[in-house]
Amino acid sequence: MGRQKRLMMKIDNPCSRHTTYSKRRDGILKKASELSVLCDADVGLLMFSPSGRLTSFSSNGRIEDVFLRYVDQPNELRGGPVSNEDYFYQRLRELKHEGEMLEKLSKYDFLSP
Amino acid sequence: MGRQKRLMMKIDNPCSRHTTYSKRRDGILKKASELSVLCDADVGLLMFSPSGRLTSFSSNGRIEDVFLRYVDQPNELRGGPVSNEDYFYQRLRELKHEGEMLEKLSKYDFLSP
DNA sequence: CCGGCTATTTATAACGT
DNA sequence: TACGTTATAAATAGCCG
Repeated sequence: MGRQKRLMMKIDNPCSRHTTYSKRRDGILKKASELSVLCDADVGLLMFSPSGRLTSFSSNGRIEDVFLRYVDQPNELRGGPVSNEDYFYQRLRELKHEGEMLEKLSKYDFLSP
Repeated sequence: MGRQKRLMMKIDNPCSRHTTYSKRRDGILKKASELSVLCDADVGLLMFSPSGRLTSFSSNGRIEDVFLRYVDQPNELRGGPVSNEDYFYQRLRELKHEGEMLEKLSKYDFLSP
């Protein structure tokens, strides 16, 4: 969302990076809260900013309890965890798609610089 | 988002609740991944569905490591955790705001049923 | 640094299949 | 039951103060 689409890579400018972190951190906190309320789900969330500052969220009591519930799960049911690697191929597909779009757009002269 | 605004309360219909859970769970997973990539943040996320099924996300290695990093934080720096209670007053304000809007809108005859 | 302001991009609610 | 579609609500990028 926003004025421009953002490439999914580390933001170079430290100032922009922190601004984006603050906004998105708040967004995810809200999403986590909404998920727990709407769906009666138990949610635990830990976020460390690039500078190491911690923000945590727990839908129900202490985050320690959510983690203990995780630890109590049989390994087969931990389902992962989902990691960034799972988004790697997704991003590759996105990039491929973007590449195709750019190629198509490049055929229109009026878009050339 | 969606065709209608959703009230922030537990969804009664179990089927709708699970559908919404699945979609929003995936949304938060994506957001968590994006936060970690864009901002080089360390993120850990645990979600238990209403039926108890676990989904977890870790931006960097095992979620256990993220949790250990949390445990290592001095109490003062754990910053919370932010809990649903922190959103209680926010929702109250939203409700108040919505009430004021409705009141204003009600003064326009063409909006009456 | 934090909060407000739009233009845009995203996420998703309600339906279909 | 999970997936696809579309209209609409939300999140947010880039700016400004």
